[in-house]
Amino acid sequence: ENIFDRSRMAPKTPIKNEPVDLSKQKGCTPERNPVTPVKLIDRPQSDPWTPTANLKILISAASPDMRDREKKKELFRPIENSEQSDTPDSLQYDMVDDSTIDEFEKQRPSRKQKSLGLLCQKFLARYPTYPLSTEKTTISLDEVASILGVERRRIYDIVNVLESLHLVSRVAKNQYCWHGRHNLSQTLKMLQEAGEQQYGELMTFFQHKEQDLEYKFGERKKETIPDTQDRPSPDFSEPDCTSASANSRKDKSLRIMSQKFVMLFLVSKTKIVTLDIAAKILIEETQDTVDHSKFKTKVRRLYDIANVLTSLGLIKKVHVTEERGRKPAFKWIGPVEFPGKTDEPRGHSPTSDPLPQAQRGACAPYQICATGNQRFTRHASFNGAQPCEGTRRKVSSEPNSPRQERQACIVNSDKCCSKMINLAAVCRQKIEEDTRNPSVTSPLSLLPVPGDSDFCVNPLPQAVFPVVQADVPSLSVLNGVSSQALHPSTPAASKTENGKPTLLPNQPFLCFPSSSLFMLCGGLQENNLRETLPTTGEVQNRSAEALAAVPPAACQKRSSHECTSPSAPVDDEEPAAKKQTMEQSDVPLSLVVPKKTFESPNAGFTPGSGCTSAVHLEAFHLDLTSPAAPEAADKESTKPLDFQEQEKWSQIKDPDEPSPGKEHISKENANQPFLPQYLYVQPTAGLSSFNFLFSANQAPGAIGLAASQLPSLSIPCVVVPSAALASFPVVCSPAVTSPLSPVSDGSFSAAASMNFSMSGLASTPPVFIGTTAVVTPKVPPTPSVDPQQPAHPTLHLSPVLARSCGAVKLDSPVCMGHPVTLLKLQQPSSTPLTPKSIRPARHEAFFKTPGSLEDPVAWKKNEGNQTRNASSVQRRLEISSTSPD
DNA sequence: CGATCCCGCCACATT
DNA sequence: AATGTGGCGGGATCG
Repeated sequence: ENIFDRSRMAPKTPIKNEPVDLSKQKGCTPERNPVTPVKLIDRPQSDPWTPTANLKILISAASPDMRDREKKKELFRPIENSEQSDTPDSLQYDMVDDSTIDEFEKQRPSRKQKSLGLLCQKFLARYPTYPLSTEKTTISLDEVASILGVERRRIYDIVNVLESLHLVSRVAKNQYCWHGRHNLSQTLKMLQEAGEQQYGELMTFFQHKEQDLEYKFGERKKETIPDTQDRPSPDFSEPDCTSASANSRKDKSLRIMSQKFVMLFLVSKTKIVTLDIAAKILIEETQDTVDHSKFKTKVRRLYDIANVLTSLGLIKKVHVTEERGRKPAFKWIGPVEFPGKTDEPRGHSPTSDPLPQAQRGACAPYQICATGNQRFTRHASFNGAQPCEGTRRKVSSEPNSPRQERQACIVNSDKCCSKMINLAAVCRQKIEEDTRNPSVTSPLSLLPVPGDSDFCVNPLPQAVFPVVQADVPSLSVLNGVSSQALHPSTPAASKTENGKPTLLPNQPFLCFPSSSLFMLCGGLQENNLRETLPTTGEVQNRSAEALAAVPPAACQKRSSHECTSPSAPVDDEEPAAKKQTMEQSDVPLSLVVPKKTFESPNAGFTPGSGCTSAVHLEAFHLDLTSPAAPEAADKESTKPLDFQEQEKWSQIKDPDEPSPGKEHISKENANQPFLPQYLYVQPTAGLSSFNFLFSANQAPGAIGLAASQLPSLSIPCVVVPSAALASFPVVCSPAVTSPLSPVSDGSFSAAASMNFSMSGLASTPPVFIGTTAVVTPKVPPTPSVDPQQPAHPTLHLSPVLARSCGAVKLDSPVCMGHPVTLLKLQQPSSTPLTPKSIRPARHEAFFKTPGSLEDPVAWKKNEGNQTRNASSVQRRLEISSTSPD
């Protein structure tokens, strides 16, 4: 060991340490009296007493590390000093002796030398990376602390992180067992799996990887998610987890945070996670207001964790440049592939799922991570067998201590709610930020159209999402069929007469409060649609299904029993959603992947487990409903959904409101020629972030934006992402010149312009949800749509869509209704919505980068520079602008 | 000046 | 009550 230590130690810079001591003396004791702090003394002394004390002493003498120790107050002791003198590094000593303060100070160890990362390296150096199975290495915290010359507190920081990765396990008070990295791979694998469930979607969003998105979306999620944070704590309400009672400190524990942090990396395609995003995601509790202080604290903790992980060689610090500037981030440099390879990108079949069902059900899948298990060896913890057990302390003591319970609870809660919460929180934050800081542009935030302002985002807190309206065509796409005017009036949608959809001239965007749900009906003409798209009832249906986005709330509901979320109430109200959700629950962000959407609906549902992973899917589900299908409604009705939004609906709907039935329209309905007209926006709940809008058929008159002149704005589908989703942009209809006056309800403001920039994440290309099945086309260049342009001749389709579609070939039947299609527009033109931009700016504005909320002007300026910061998005924009739209 | 993050108070848990 | 843990955030340093 000595050797070992030495080697490790050697690297350190001993010199500085010494000085430190001196300095301290100086500062502390003018007189130099060796004041021996009580505590301090103890330790040092203790060392000697320990069996290995002598050894340690020797080592210390030899190695610089010891010096470090000395730094501590403890060090002051004369003895140590003597030791130091012994050490080769004497140079400084001399200096010290001389007593030049200055020198001392200079020498005084810099902060870096005392860094947690360095300390961790020293710590790790003491133990074999891959200990022989036979040998059991126990770690005494006190001993290590004294040896390394740090307070025990610091050791806890290190050990907690190591424990989260199962490199060590707590055996008893003050005693840990060193396992080394033998199990690291498995642990990481587990974390990856858990991470996929918990954060897959999120990360996807954040990272903007399109592929990822699809990929991830494709995965099914098992459960629904509860929701959200809206209500702050209700989440714990679940009986199962009596969490409420207990989650106390542990929830926040560094251990759990560490696991989650690692999960983010493992789930991330880029393997790069920025601190701020990680912090936001990890701040589960917070919902709406992620207060700054909390965020700061979280970041601090992440630094602590990151330092340890860095020492382990698992991550390294990097910087990512985003629109807003350079942000600190960490890149995973550890193993990525794990033998067992659990993660499948796409369809995770339930069976494949690593976690045993049992666990899920009971404790939830995430437990692992969650938590408390760390004390056990990783195996144990991960195995379903004992999912919840073991809290650390408990090990020795009773199994049922409250703590354990807590953890379990926590875990569940995590599963259930965390995702949603996180997303929501993140989104909200972003939004808030954006809103607050004009300068900052948040991708998500939308700008309200002048007229619309009401509806629009104004309220920061709520995330408002801009909605893009699709042109009629787009609608058609979605709907696939012409719609009859089922519900003619969808507030938002404007409809045109059957004949032609008129574009709304100005419609800009629609902004919805994140929380609300909306349905829009657009009147699309069948003709148009059909023309445009091949219509197939089936297609539609499919699409509808696919689309069926289940609002988070809905999801929650299902699982609600488990995870009760505030949003829960939703069930009642909307049958449709529910139903769909039920059916399609699987579909994750449905948008993306068609594949499974339908199939395994249930998977998520298991009541018990419901909460777990479902989140993503549900969150994103979109429902299509066609007004026409009452039947469906009925069915749906059986399952009432309550939406908070209902209210909104009512408001919104009023004009024409599609009856719920319409909304509900399910696939079946889809068959009908009509398209659902509604938009579903879901908001709130945990996910608050995602909102979807679909337009279904709309009766021409129904929605008409009468007020606005926008004739037909149908909104095909709109997806509104919540913050999380921010990345997805939505579709847009052609630009409308005139801003719409708010639509009747106001729920929509019907802004004319369609674009909106959803891109939450800058990089991510906007997604379109289109009718097409999965289309992820990248349309190259579509010129962005001009929001402002007066009517686009293109009326029906928003340019974007059209193009995109075209590119994609939306035409194909697939496009029509099918499953949800998300189109990611890469270059799309989604325009950012800043209000201003909308108006004036034409091309320029087009897509704003997320950050671009700033005022348009700034934006423009940027354009010039685009290259500079230019997030990809911006660039795209430019390109698009050039394009002939 | 923002990014880092050391340091140690002090609340809570365990013994 | 003593001791072990570890959340937390002030504020020092670094870059």
